[in-house]
Amino acid sequence: MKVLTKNTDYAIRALLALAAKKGSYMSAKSIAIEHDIPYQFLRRLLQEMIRHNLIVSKEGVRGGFMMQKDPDEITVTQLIEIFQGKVQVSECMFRKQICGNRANCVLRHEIMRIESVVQSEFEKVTIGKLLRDLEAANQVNPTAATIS
Amino acid sequence: MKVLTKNTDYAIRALLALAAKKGSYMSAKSIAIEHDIPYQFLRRLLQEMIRHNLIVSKEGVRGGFMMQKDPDEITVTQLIEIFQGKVQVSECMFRKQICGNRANCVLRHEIMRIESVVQSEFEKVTIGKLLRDLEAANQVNPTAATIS
DNA sequence: CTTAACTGATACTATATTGATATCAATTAA
DNA sequence: TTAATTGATATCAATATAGTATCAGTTAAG
Ligand code: FES
Ligand code: FES
Repeated sequence: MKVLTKNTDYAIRALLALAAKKGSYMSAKSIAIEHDIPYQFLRRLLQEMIRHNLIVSKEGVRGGFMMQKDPDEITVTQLIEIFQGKVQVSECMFRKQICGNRANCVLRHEIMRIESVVQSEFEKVTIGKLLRDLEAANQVNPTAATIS
Repeated sequence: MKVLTKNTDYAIRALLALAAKKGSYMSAKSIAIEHDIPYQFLRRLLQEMIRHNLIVSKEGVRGGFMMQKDPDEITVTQLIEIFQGKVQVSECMFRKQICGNRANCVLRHEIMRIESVVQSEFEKVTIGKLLRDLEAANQVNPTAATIS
């Protein structure tokens, strides 16, 4: 069971790159090269993130993408929802005859409880937090390349 | 993002049926009909569960499947691992140049922390617990069919 | 005012995973 | 002997994931 798929993974990397270059535009090409992300694939992900107002773009020469939303406001939960759909454990595990009373179904409650736990765990992880963690790690271990 | 796939879902239902009929054999056919599970699909799941010593089978007329392992010892985490592979958030999100020190990588730590939270949440849910919850619900709401 | 570096939009292909079905041999209770 | 069953596989269909290609439109810079 793989929780994060490539698109979410790539989106996180791209956002970290943009967050590090906050205020200036960065082309899809340079992000792709820097983070080993398939170029055309990345471009689609970036456009999707524009639609969700996470980033903005500028067309033409010296154009590119720039952070729009505060990195501390972008959670992994949001990114999962954008690229993999809403986190849900199971639609409805048992057929109606068994769970006559869907609203009060204990099984359903159990499922929903887990759903909210999973969601809230991923909500704790923001792009801002990841970036700070990364920068701290690079100070401790300066031989590693920086993200920008 | 769908956490439980059909095979895990069906396996849970089948185990609940067998747990309720503890001590006697139940055919794949009757489980399939009772729980609206595609018959041949279910048979493969049952065989997989035999291989993992969760259940046992008896061949021939009046044969079938019977609970082997204590239902309280069967967790949803185990079933996810059997049918969907081990829960893992992300193999390794960033390339080596960035995470020069893989063992101490903060991002990796974050990922592993979430992995263990997800796993432990599903570990709290056992077949035994689900069955008791279900029986309790049916007492409160006796118009619903029983699981057995 | 032309050109090259860009994004916007979308169509397409390949591969893997998930979900489901089919077949036939072996076993066994009646 | 027969019908109800499991064991073991093979096959297929649908969907999701991953990646590629193309072309039109925009714009900074020479
Ligand atoms: S599991 Fe679906 S209503 Fe109870
Ligand atoms: S994310 Fe892979 S080692 Fe840090």
